[in-house]
Amino acid sequence: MPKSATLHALPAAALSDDKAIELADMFRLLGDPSRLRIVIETLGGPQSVGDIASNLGLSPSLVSHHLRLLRAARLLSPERRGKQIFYRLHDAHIAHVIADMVAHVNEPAHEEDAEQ
Amino acid sequence: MPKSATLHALPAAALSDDKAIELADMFRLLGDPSRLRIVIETLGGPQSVGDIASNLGLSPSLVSHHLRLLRAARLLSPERRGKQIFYRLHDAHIAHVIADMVAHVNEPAHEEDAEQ
DNA sequence: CTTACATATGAACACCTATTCATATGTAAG
DNA sequence: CTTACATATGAATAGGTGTTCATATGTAAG
Repeated sequence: MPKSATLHALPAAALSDDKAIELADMFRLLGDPSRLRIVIETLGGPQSVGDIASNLGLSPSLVSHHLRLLRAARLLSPERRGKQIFYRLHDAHIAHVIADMVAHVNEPAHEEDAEQ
Repeated sequence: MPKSATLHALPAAALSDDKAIELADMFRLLGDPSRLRIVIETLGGPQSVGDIASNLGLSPSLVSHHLRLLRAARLLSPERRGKQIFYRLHDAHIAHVIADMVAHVNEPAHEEDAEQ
């Protein structure tokens, strides 16, 4: 099982229901603007909870709630430094996922059917 | 602006709020198991609404509802063939996104902190 | 024009979730 | 031990959403 993510990693057929749910859970976590911005904040390197909160204009409480979900899903991992706790990307896959989606969003949009 | 999606496509800093919301919308669409399975179904090639519904064990009505959202977000695009309508991936970015996330989910999970 | 099939649409409802507020835990310093 | 700061947790609530059912639109054939 290669670690590199290519198209060949997909069976072409459907995934099992369990895998689909597990996958969907990951996407759902990135599907919230606040959480997505938190993850994007960590792309440049580890960030403390307080820094994330002030940089994004969110309450520390809200950031902490979101971080708990991102931690449980192994999207971010915590690292203690004195009183503060820094969060960083758990692995590089997430960065790739986001980069691909950014590329998709930045596409010219062939003016087929917009959002009704 | 290169079309290839690399890590360098990201400004390292935060994205604008609008972009973040637009991005999150995409992820949110893939965050539902039914919708994700629909998208995955189209990875092997164009699929008719009826085929998707029967293959996934979903009602045609539900599939159609989901397809409307996937269409509006330009994740899938429709193509009429007689009475049926086939849906296919709008571009390859989505396939990459899914492949990357599959790779992430298939990672060994370094047993740090599980889901509480 | 009918009939039959494929897909789409609209309303209604049950469920989930993001956010806020108050409070608790943990950590370092005086 | 107290104080101050950083982060986490729990409950409550408002808003969003996936699903179902009924119905409509569109398309091809008889």
